[in-house]
Amino acid sequence: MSRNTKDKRTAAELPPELTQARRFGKTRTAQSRALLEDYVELISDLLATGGEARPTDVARRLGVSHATAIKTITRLKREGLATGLPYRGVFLTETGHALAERMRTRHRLVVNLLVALGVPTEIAEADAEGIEHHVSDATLKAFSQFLQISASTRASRKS
Amino acid sequence: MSRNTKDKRTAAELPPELTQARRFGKTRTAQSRALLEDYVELISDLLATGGEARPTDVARRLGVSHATAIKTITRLKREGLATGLPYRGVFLTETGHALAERMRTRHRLVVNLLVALGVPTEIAEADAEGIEHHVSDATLKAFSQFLQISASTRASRKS
DNA sequence: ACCAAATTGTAGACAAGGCTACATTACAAG
DNA sequence: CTTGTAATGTAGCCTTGTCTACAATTTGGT
Ligand SMILES: [Mn+2]
Ligand SMILES: [Mn+2]
Ligand SMILES: [Mn+2]
Ligand SMILES: [Mn+2]
Repeated sequence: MSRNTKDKRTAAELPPELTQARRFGKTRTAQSRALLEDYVELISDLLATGGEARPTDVARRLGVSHATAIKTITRLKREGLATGLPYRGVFLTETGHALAERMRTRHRLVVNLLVALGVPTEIAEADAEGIEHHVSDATLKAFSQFLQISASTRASRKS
Repeated sequence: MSRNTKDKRTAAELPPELTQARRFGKTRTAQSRALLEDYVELISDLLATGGEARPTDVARRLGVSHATAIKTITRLKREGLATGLPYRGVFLTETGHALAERMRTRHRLVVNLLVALGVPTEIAEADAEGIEHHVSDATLKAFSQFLQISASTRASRKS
């Protein structure tokens, strides 16, 4: 029990199969969070624009049945991301709101990057809806730096 | 029945909620294909390097139990992507092989793009494992063009 | 105040993807 | 050729995410 109590070794020295397994595991986790993230972002959107988020609207925007939406919203509540009383619409908790903000930023950054690389807006928007859930903070930062640089390059070329 | 038999109208003129619903739907589809894509790519890998793809190896590389791997492999067979007899390892059909090649290309391109944007390799590799399944052909092309351009830019700067 | 329509909720089914525990088969060492 | 071990397969359970069908509630128009 003396060595490796925590095992903080990073990829390089580990068996390659373990590294790969870890990557796949991360992807599975991201997968399972993705749906919640989309719901929260969407609810936040509805709340911001219309002042309320009704399950029906959520369902229509997501393209699922209202029963499905309600069930997932129940899960949101169970996981402490949303609140709301029966027949009274959905609201976000502090955590939910924070997550929504994070997702909104991600979403926009991913779309902007794709567009900057020449992807048509509509396609960028569609791809981003999936990609956003798999972009780590490090990658997100890289995106944002690239966007800044390419913006300033464009600016300086104008002179 | 005269109008809109096929409804080929593209996003612009459609109700925005429908557009959004369509995007989410695409993402859901991609999600459900993602696992098969990873399996097929991995099997192809094992086949290429070791000559055989045993369920146990697949399981270990993916970080799931062998029972899970076997079940998913059954699904691969059911969907015409893989073959193989009991106790005899897994092989890929023509379609399976083609999909594996497509995924390998995607995977590499996504990793290369991320690295080109300054993401550390290990993180790029991890993120790509999720992103690759949500990158449309149009976006993929944009990635590859960006990589070409940035490569040639680097080359010409050397002169 | 009433009623019809919209919204919300509930029930029950199904497939996918994960797990553990147990059963079977193959293989290699002796 | 026996036998122990590794690999493979099977069974049964759980959760998530989807649906349809039906029930209950709320709400807006008269
Ligand atoms: Mn999304
Ligand atoms: Mn989004
Ligand atoms: Mn992958
Ligand atoms: Mn991959």
